[in-house]
This record gives sequence, C-alpha cells and structure tokens, in this order.
Amino acid sequence: MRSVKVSVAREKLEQDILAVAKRLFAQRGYGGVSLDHIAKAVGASKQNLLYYFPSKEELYRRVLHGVLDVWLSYMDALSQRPDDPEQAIREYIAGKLRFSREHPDDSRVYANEVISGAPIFATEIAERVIPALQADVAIFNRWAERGLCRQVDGRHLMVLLWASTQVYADWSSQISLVLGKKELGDDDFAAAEALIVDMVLRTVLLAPQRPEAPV
Amino acid sequence: MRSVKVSVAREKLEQDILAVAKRLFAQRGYGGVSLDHIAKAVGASKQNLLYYFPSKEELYRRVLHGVLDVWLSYMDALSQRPDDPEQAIREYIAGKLRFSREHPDDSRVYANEVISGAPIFATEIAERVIPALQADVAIFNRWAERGLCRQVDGRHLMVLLWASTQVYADWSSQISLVLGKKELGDDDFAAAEALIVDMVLRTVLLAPQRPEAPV
DNA sequence: GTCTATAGCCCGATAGAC
DNA sequence: GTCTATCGGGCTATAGAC
Repeated sequence: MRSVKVSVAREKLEQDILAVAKRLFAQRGYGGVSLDHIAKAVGASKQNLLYYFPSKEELYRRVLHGVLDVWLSYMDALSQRPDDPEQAIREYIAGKLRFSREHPDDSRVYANEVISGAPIFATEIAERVIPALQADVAIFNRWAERGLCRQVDGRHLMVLLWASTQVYADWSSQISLVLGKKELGDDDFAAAEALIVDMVLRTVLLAPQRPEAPV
Repeated sequence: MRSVKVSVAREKLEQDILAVAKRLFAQRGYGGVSLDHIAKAVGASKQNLLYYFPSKEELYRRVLHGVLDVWLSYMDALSQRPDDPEQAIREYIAGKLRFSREHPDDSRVYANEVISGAPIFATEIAERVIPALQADVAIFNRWAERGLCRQVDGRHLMVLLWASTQVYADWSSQISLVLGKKELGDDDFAAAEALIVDMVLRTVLLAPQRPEAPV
C-alpha cells in the first residue's frame, strides 16, 4: 500500500521533470539549459533531479524518446487507408498539423536536435524515424504502381509534408508576426490545412482535376 | 600606409571570427557555444575575441545581422517580375533553394533563433524580415486582383515556400538519411525544386492546367 | 593587438547526513 | 527521497603588462 503511494509520487515528479525539461530544451536547446534551470522551474533541487536521472544527457535522451513516441503516434495515417490516397493524405496532413498545434514543444525539441545534426540522438532517429518515413514513401510508390495516383517523387513529397506542417510549430513566433497576431489560432491551422491539402492533392491525384478550392 | 595594412589584418580576423562563430552557433545554438570554442576554432585567444567584439551577445548579434543580409538578398525575386507570376515563382523557389544549398549554416542560425522565439533578435526580425515577407504577400494579392493568378492565401503560401525550401538546409542531416546518402547533392536540390515548382504552379496558376511534370 | 592573470559566477556531478 | 556541502572545472568578462 505505502509502496504504491510512494511510487506514484515518484512517478509524478519524474513526469513533471520531463515535462518542464521538454519546454526548456525546446526554447533554448540542449546547451542553453542547465540542470539548475530545470530544477528551479519544477520546484526541486538540482541534486534531487540527479537522483531521478543519472545525468543531464540521460534526461535529455528520455525527453527525446518521449517526443518521438508522440511524433510517431501522429504519423500512421497513410497505412490506415491503403486503397484511398486522397483520404489518407488528407488525414496525414491533418494529423501532422494537429501535432504541431497540440505539441509544439515536442516539435521544437526534435527540430533543435536535427538542426544540430542529431549529435546525441542519431542512432534512435536512424532506428525509429527513418524506417517510418521510408514506409510512408513506399506507400506512395505502391499507389503510383497500382495507378491510384500520379508518379511523384515520394521522398521529396514526404520532406515537403513534414516541412510545411512542422513549420507551424517551430516557426510559430515568426508566422504570428506575419499574420499580425499574438499567437496562432484554430483558424490559422485550418487555413494552412486547406492550402497544403489542396496543393498536394492537385499534384498527386490523377485527372480529372479537382474544382478550385474556396478562397 | 601602415594603418591600412593593420586595418586590413584586423578586418580579416574579424571576418574569420564571424565565419567560425556562425558555423558553431548553427551547430549548437547560442547557449551551446562558448567564446573559448570559437576562439580555439579560429586560432585566437578568448581574450582577443573580446577585444574585437564587446560581448558574446554582441558577437551573436553581428552574426545574425550578416545572416539576414544574405537571406534577404536571395528573396527579392518576386518583385523583379511584377507581371509574370509563373517566372517570378520559379525564380523565387530557385533562389531560396540556392540559399539553402550555398548557405546552410546561415539558414540554421536563423532557424535556431526563430525556434527559440527570437529572444535576442525579435526587433530586427520585426523591422527587416516581416516587411519583406509582407511585401511578397502583397505581390501575390496584387496578381490575384489583376487576374494573373488564382486567389490563394498569400500568407500561408509564403509560409509553405520558406518551409519547403529551408528544410533542405536545416534538416539536411535527416533528409540525407531518408535518401540513403552521406550528404545532399545537386540532383537532390534539382528534384526538390522540380516538385515544389510543380506543386505551387499547379495551385497558383489559372487554368488551362499545365501538362504532367516529368517523373 | 596580444598576452598572462584572475575575478566572480555557474556548471555537472558526487558524498554523506538525516 | 531530500537535504547541505563541496569538488573540479568551464564560463563571461576585466585588469594590466608588454
């Protein structure tokens, strides 16, 4: 009984640390954050942090693992509808934009790591991310072979899909400035989704051409 | 005479410091780089660095100013062809991809700053970048009003254009992994350009529809 | 302009009391 | 589990000799 309560409390603090660390790593990158920053933001001592996580790098690695779990969970839309490219693409774009909307810090932590050339997480990316992306590329290629869509370069199409959706998390501060708003709202994500879906479907789907999208 | 030689040598070291600092800030972000790292990489002492630049933040600011100069110089394609949307868009995409190809570290330094919410460079971004972007959006809107292209949301189209071109600098490590290469080559940038141009023109240009792009 | 020396602080990590 | 204390080192920046 007691051991359960203790373990629950321990679990909670551990999750709090991970959440706060994620936010700070997103904002300032691995080298820009100290254990003391994280500890103070979570209301614990630096030494207590090191009781839960053996080192700063291990804490960062745990954060990145959590980020990847969330990221990949939003990315399985393509395989869910193996015979319907249009609906699969619509759901894929919607899902990736929802990730940017709901987990911007996850996106930023991952972006920081990739921009740095993934010095710490290269192995995990190669083992978990690349296979997922290549599977999606393969789905595009299979659609093309079966005549369900046009022949496009699935690899670069995939790059464009990440780029154009994740930018609404990673670059939200600058996009807000361009839109003249304090922060992005549901309407902005809806407009982004409409444009990206329209562009991709125009490019990927076979004729007959789709009607003009509403302005 | 002597003062000229001295000033030239001074100028050269200053430029060397800025170049090395740019590379390191791109890789590890502002907080992940120390003056000592930069000094050692440039073959000078940390104290000598502080003779040329009054502080770390001022050095970083100078790097960012240089980055912005380069970035903006690649971005004036739209206004060069005010009556030809297709050619303007082609040149704009080509220019932005050339920037990613030729100045990846510039792109990464800027990306790092934006992801962090632009804590240091917010003012300069608001004064130099946002007006340039809004001018480009205005050009899109004018084309639409004059019936030269379809009504699209110029702001989100602009976001998509940055995102899909800068990703080839900022995310080059991961894109290389997906493509199964050590690093990106001219052919990869050409393939990216073909896809992005095709997608954007399909979306922006008026009917009659363009023929299928070559695979 | 470049050097040595150093101030004063923050860093990650460990030891040991309770 | 959380605390105080502390180690050894790196950090930005300054002072002053040459």
